[in-house]
Amino acid sequence: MDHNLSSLNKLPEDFYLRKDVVKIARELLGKILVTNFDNILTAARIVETEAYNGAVDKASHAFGNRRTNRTEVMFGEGGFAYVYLCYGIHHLFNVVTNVKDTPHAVLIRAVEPIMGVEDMLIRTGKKILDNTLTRGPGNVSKALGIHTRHTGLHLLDDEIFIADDGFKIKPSQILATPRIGVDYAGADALLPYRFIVKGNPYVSGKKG
DNA sequence: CTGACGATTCACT
DNA sequence: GTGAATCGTCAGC
Repeated sequence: MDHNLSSLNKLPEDFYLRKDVVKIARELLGKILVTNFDNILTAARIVETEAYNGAVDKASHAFGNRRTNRTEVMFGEGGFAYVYLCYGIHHLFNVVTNVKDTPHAVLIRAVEPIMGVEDMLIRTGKKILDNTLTRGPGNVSKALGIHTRHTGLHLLDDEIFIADDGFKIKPSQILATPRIGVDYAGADALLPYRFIVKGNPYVSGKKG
């Protein structure tokens, strides 16, 4: 498969402005997440996502329309990056969706490296490519060089964007499961808002 | 200003 | 399976 830059078509703004965040999370499987910081280009195919359904979702940082400096970007228009620090160590990358004042987001939990593997190895301090390089949301950000300072970047700019190279995941290869690490969310923790590519070795946690 | 804690990961046992 | 790492964020004083 051809992986040069010219084959990468950014997802249009319309993609992010739609109202169904669960559907968007499913559709992001198979798309390519690209980062281009300091002339280092890395790209990877998305294989695991989670939808966070804003004000009515107890697992969301924006539950009850809670606005803080951190969550403010989620209250803006879809198509921006929401990056936040977890456990003091891990930078988690999310895509903001829906229109202004509806704080939806999709967490990217796992990707499969396509371009810039050497740079990902340097960033993560790993010696060889294996499934752990970009498995789990903390590792995704580490390998792609994403930091909390990148929160608020627009996904149609050239530093972080998501592209479609025409690759299609068959519906039969997609599995919906409950989300990871949100037990505190009560009944909302059981919602099938996590999407994975069946059998992909980069998928984190339970494979279904 | 202070203290508690988290959409996790890794190195252990 | 368990615990430590580690710091920005937020509520409360």
